[in-house]
Amino acid sequence: MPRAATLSDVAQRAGVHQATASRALNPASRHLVNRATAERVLAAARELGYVPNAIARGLRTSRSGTVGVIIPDLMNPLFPPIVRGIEDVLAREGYTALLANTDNDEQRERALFESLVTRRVDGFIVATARRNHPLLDEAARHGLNVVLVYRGTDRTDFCAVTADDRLGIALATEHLLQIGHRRIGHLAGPQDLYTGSIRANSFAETLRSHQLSVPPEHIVVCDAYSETAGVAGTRRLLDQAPDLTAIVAANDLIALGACDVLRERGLRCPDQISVTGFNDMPFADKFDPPLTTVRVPHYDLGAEAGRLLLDQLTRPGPHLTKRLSLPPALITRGSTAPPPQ
Amino acid sequence: MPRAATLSDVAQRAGVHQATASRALNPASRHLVNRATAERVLAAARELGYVPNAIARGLRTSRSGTVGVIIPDLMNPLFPPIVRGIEDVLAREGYTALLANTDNDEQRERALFESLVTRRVDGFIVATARRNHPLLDEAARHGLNVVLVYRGTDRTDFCAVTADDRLGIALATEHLLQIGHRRIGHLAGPQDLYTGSIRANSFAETLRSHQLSVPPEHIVVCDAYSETAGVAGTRRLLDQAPDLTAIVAANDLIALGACDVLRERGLRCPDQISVTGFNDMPFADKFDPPLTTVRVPHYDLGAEAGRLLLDQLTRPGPHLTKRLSLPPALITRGSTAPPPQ
DNA sequence: CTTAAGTTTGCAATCGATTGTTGAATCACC
DNA sequence: GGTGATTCAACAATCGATTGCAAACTTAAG
Repeated sequence: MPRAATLSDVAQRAGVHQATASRALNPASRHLVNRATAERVLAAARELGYVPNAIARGLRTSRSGTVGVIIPDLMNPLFPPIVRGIEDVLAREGYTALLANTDNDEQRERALFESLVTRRVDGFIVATARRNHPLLDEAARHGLNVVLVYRGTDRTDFCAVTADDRLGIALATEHLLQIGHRRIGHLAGPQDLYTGSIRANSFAETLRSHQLSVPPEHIVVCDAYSETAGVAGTRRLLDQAPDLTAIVAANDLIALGACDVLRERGLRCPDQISVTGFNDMPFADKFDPPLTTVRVPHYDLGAEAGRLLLDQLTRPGPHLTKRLSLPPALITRGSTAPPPQ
Repeated sequence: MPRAATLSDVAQRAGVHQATASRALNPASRHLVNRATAERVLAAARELGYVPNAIARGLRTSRSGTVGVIIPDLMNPLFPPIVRGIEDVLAREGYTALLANTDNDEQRERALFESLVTRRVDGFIVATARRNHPLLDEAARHGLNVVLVYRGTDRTDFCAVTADDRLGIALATEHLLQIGHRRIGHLAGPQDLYTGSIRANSFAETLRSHQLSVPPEHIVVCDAYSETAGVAGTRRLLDQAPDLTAIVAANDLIALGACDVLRERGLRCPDQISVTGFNDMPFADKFDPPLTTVRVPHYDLGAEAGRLLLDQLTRPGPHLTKRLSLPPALITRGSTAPPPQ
């Protein structure tokens, strides 16, 4: 197996200096070399099957052409579309994403972050933000390029692309109000997450704006955005507020957990209790019952985050911290119905 | 913003030559340097917040510490677990995965492959294999490290980790036979894929081994492993064989498409027609009806593929081409029942 | 005190590209 | 033919690590 051809192999074959070969091969600097020469170089490269070495280039230019993407867990159905959105946009500009799953473990996140810094990624797209996040503070101090996606922070000096969670929960809650519910509970997400806190706030606000009180026992905070956390939360919620006719869950997985508990307690959904989710995860329409939920344009969230980061990377100098919010939409399905009687 | 500390910054601060610093920092060569000196170097590195530059190291060692992972589409729920399995194993050894989504497009695949070669990945894990696959032939010719996952090829000289698809379909088919079905159809996957062809073969074999004939109109080949392809295939199947009492689908998405068509035609599943899937995709238990399917250990498939590749990368010289097959399991749920009457 | 073996460290080349600077060649024009 | 402008290509430094080899030093044995 002959080792891969290098730039000077190409130069040699074309009878030029490697500097000339380099300029000929790079479209941006090709105009610096004679047309005929350039073509000779291109031909030589083709004949040798030359593949440029991104590592060598990266060392010289100190740009790796890679981006670190930090998510909690790829197996959470929420994230694949976001990741695809990011990758599609980045790939178009020749960038590659390096994926890191933190599993919500701070240790792990630190280690992965370090490994991405070692690899000299040109920037980060972060979907694991907590409302305040030491690692992000550190990244900001070091002047790294960071774009937040899906989850925001309390700091407002990061570029971010999020869904309008406030509007989303308002849509779900008003839908329930409109079909006649008055005793509505909320299964909130973790309150150290922006999404968890903003959704809970929006839920309460919406009720109040309809002159309804929000008794504390109608809100239960779940430990995580997971089905099992949803199960635990729902048990607690139903124990302390058995007369609810509807539940607004902070996301689809929690809603799924709620449905499990309803089934376990012999409560029919939506006949006796309605449930709404959030995210419109893939196949939410296939569930039993099909889940009424709030659709979030995950792919676009990712794509826009990618674009924002590319912007930072290609435009030199300091940049505005853009904060983009994308609109959600209520998807009405079978898990909501007017209250009994 | 001071630029990041380099190895010679560390060396300078510790009062040693950068070669010494390099050896002190690398656990594998630390024994070559005096204990006290090594500690001075470590301390200096810590104080400066030194982060090694993987790009420079990669250039020198011609190993990037990255692996290309080629999949059709991350949004297909089948692949996230595989990818996580791969990543978890690789990360433990300091490797990073570069993900590429081909969308089953040969052009795209070629471009992505090239970009991974440019980045000098140390090896490939490929989940997009077709039964014969020019790109893979080429990779083999160039002596690249390749491990196949989930889908095999006709060539048997690649390392591969697959599920025992033959057994899986046999389990599903025998389950239907056992509960009394005799007129069973098969919605096959694309026949240029190993999975598609082996599953179809296994279906027919299983019936024949029970002395049942397999009329050609009982088998329809779908264009893709997707819900829409499943819809189209099912329409065709039911048109040409209206008396079926059960359908073995080549995967869950096709099965989902089948359920759609049954609903559309007013056929109740499982009362009138039973359906089985393949993969046990996430939330298949939540569907309406809950899907009887064949569980494949996707995460382990990925993890084992990662291990196999690491083996190739760390063990020098030529290696055996191991082919690993993992056992599937039948998961009986609500989409199968004895035939009517 | 000499010699040999064993430790520890420094020197310098190297990986494969990019790019600022210099120098040669070409050309036009007076 | 001389001058200046312009085009093109070569030279050589550089990015930040790793590593074979040589040199210096320590230690032990004779």
